[in-house]
Amino acid sequence: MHFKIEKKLKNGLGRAGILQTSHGAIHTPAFVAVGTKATVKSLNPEQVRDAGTEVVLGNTYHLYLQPGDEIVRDAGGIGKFMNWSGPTMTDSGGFLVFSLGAAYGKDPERKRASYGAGISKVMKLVDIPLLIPDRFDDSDAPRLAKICTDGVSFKSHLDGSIHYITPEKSMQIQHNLGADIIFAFDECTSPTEDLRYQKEALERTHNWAKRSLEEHKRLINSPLEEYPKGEVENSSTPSRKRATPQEGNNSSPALFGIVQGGREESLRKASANFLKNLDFDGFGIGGSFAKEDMSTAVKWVNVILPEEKPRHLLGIGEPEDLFMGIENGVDLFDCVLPTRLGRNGTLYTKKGKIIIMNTKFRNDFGPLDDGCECFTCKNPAPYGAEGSRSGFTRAYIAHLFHGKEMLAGTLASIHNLYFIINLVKKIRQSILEDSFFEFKEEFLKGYLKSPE
RNA sequence: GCACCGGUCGGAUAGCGGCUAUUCCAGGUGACUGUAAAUCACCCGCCUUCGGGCAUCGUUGGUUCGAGUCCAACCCGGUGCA
Repeated sequence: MHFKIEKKLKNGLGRAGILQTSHGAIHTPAFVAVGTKATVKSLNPEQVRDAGTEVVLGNTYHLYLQPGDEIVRDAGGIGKFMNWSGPTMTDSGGFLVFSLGAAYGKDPERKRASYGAGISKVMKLVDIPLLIPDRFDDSDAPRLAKICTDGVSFKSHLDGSIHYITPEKSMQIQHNLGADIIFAFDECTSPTEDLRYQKEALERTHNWAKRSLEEHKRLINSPLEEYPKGEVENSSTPSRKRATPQEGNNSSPALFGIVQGGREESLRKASANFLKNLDFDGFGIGGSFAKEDMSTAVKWVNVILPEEKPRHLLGIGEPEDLFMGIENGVDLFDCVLPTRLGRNGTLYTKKGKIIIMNTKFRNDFGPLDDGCECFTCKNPAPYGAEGSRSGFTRAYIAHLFHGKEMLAGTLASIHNLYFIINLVKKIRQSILEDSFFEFKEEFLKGYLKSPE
């Protein structure tokens, strides 16, 4: 992996660059499509590519459970397995510590558990002061992840089996999955945790970062490690090959360390200072934020992190967050929102998000977003009917959602993914053209007022 | 005409004398940020100061402390026999 900065923002930490991987270039800042289980939900690779995607992110824990990282390895790595020829990344599984641990059953809307407060990746600031003074005692709350010094034990949501993931294990799995960029195993904490806990967790994350790095180097230097017990190669499986990350090339994956530290300035800065001295190829910025905390946290960290290495803001992706992150020196973003919102019927437009199932769209024969160039909004007539490049209408998409048709989620995901990826591309272009701040102001002016 | 069965929210249902009439669908409004999510929450008779208040099980009477539930008559629908 090689990262080159092409242009820097004059008043800010932002930059445009190129991240070269053995599966192609990523033009940064870039939005990474999330494909947790080696698929960008509801889209085939061609649709993912046509939406402008350059890189796809899979999830270590999910793929480890199903179909198993060794199957992915034997398939030739995640890219080959899912028939995606471009660059790939895998998350370490650290986020699952959060979503299956502290946040388990505490979604304010989902109310899976009868107690607890709403915790999500991006929280409402108003909730936090309520939570921190007396952190609710939920030590006996049901959760699928339990954290120890050495690693995290997960209870599989698929079959209830228990799995113990350590930094070493995460690295082994990720090397088997064979993505171009992989992440150190970390603990994503909830902003509702108190300072004492954040400190503890950060120490763990730092310790795990070092161990991830060591194991990563060991795996690079000893790629011919024997199979684990019970996996002895025999004559019935003669063609079974040992992992080389992404068949057809011998390059090792790049490893990114992850900065944590919650909303605490001292911890965030300590984390960046600790990690910058380690031999990582790039950095992730993790954690669950209050929206208002995000820009300060990103700024604190990116001032410290080495300029020449790429930074990935994990799991963030609303338009206003993208502007904020890029302005403050973030090169990569990934987020489930474009596809999840799409599948759930919320669509991005230049004037804000719309809920396509609302009554008013049932007879709205305009495009999802005026002037949008995505397949959904501007698909050519399939049989070449002269002059008919009409695109799908809001009324039609609304109809598909009301009718629970599979195509609904696909067309909506294509549009949303295109919208976000294209937005980041336009932001990148604005950096190259010295018009970032003008573009940001113009876009947000239109976007943040409520849509018609 | 006689006999039997049935009438519960827009549709379909549960209800076998006792707390707030159940559930599913349809409809409405939201939520979603390194995906336990093609998911979830709330509303869906009327009023409301969002605490709740008032109605309501085809209609009208009756029995009962208490009726969607039991009884009678009537109205509607279905089936059978004339």
